[in-house]
Amino acid sequence: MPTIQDVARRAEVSPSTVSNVLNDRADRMRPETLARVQAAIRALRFRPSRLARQLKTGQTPLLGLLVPSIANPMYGAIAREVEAFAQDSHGHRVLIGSTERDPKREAQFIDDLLAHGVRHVIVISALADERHLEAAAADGMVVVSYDRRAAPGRPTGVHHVTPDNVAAAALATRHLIARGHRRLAFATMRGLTLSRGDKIEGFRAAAAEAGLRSGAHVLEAGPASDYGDSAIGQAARELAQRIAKSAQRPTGIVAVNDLLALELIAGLRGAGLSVPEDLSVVGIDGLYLGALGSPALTTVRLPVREMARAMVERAMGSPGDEAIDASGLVFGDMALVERGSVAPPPTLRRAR
Amino acid sequence: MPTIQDVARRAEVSPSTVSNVLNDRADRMRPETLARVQAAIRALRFRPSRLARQLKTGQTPLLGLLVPSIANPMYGAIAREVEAFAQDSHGHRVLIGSTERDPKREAQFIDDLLAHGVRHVIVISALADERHLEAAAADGMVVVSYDRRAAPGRPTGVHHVTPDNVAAAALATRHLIARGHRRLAFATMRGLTLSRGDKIEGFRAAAAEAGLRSGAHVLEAGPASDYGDSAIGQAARELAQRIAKSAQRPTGIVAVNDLLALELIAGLRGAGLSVPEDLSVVGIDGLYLGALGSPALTTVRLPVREMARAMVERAMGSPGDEAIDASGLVFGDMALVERGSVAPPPTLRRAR
DNA sequence: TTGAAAGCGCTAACAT
DNA sequence: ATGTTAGCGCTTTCAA
Repeated sequence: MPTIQDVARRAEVSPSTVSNVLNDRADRMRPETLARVQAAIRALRFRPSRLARQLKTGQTPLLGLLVPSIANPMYGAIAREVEAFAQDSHGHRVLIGSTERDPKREAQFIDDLLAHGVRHVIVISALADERHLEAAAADGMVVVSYDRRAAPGRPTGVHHVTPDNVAAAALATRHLIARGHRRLAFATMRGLTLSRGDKIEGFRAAAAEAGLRSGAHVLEAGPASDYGDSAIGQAARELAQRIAKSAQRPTGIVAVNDLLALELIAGLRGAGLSVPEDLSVVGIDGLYLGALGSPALTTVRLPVREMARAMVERAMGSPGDEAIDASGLVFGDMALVERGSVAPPPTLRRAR
Repeated sequence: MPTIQDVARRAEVSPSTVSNVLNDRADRMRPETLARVQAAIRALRFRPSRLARQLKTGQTPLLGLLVPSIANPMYGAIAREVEAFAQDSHGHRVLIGSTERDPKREAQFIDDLLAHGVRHVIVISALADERHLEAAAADGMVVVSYDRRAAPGRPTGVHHVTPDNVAAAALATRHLIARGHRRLAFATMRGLTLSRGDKIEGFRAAAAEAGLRSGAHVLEAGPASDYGDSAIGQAARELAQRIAKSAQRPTGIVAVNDLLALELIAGLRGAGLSVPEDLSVVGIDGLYLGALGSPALTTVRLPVREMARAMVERAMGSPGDEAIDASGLVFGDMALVERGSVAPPPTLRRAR
């Protein structure tokens, strides 16, 4: 690979002049000089080494993206938007890391980013504790954390971008209620994301609003922690069994996310129950894939693109940028996507 | 961030000694010196800058991964395995790029990798032409191309790792035939991956083997080129319509991949046909998500992990490594996963 | 066993 | 308008 020196020699100028050309400072040189340099660059197929540039400027045009698993379609969808926006609007490439929900891998990733000189990172963490993120922020990283609220009061240097999970779950719940459901359940995995708490809150609030306090239960399954995506299937089957056998079976179920909703529908079918005839299921996420199943999944679509854009914007800010520092951004703009997994409860339909 | 100089000063040694510690050359120093240096490293929370190291060594512990779209679950699955293996076995992080099937984005990505000093890349390309990859290989990159066969004869410096697509499609086709199907179709998108041709070949060969030459058709839909993932849905609907309306409707369908299979089942349902009662569908890929739908998708599972591992291994070789140079690796180890989308054709069932 | 010094490819004062 | 120079943080001969 040719260097800036090679170009300078060939164009019979100094390296600084070449550097000026590279950095859009062509105004301070004669057009013919510019032409000579450009010709040399093309002739040698010279490509400035970002490495060297970075060492000098301390800036790497790289954005770290930490996800629990890139094989999970929701994170894939987010990654796609993040990548497109980082690239198109900021010229940054994305360094991705799947943690498989392992705290060690997560810490290791942040460490590596620091060592690589990456100063911008978007984190979708499975960890309750954010101190490792605060530490990274203290080390000069701009950290954006997804799907959790900013801790009130105490500024931490970590930005927060999240959907309004309370609203999302409430929207899903109200939809079931509007269709006539009175016995509701919220299905979730144990120890999943933190946002689970907010979703439960939204579920309960919407139920209470309709006077269904006693008919709204939260169902949890799965390992206490540390699970892969296959654990979702197992948990869903367990939940489905429990639901099928329960005395006062719920007729409307809100699932913590689309993947669980899809698995739940499959599990329920395995238990002899069909959706939406015997019971209705609503997901949260708005995955494209939810439309494919039978029934197609009714769900709450989160504003993925908007959130991704906001995360990149914040991540690109300077460290310690007080204007937006430690800001919490909550996206409430979500829509219920009606597909096929919700119908009136059996009791109502028989009454007709 | 502290530098190696800071550490040297604090430990009262020279930078070279610190460097020796960092590079596992502790043997050539007194234990107490080692201890002092290590103490200083810890005290300052020193992390050597890979940037600086790279500039010196010319090596970046980064692996480029180019995919059509990271939001596509098949590529997500591959990315997961590639990332895990690159990290755990080679200490390389993954720089990911979605091209959205745009040749410009693809070229741009390769360019950026070069500029970043990345010398290893795995490419899942949508482009028929591999000359841009050969050019990159000529520039010193180790390029591994997925899902296409090595061009015979002419060595190009580009490695090839691919499933045996002929075998995969043949396996799917034979499964339908074994279940009694006699009118078959292969459903695909126009201008999708190159491997499509191999799959069609496998489909035709298996049909011919069973004497079904006249009952085996290839059905194509979709835009000629340049489409996003949403185009798959549209194409599937079009295919489903065509299938539903055809005079001699096929009873067994092999889809070019799981996503199309899933969409096709949904589209067929929309056209009033149910799977597997009216017709059977087999996918190719083995996506975890295929198990969720109703019916669960019967499919040919590709050895994703093994292929990912092979790609990383090859990508990590030195440029021009003749031992494996321009090698083509074809994975024939695949299995039919029977789920619920295949049944005997209606004619046979009625006969019982 | 340790240190001094040169240099990887580039940028940015500061000359000229 | 262009060139000289001094690093960025590290590795690596070569010396001591």
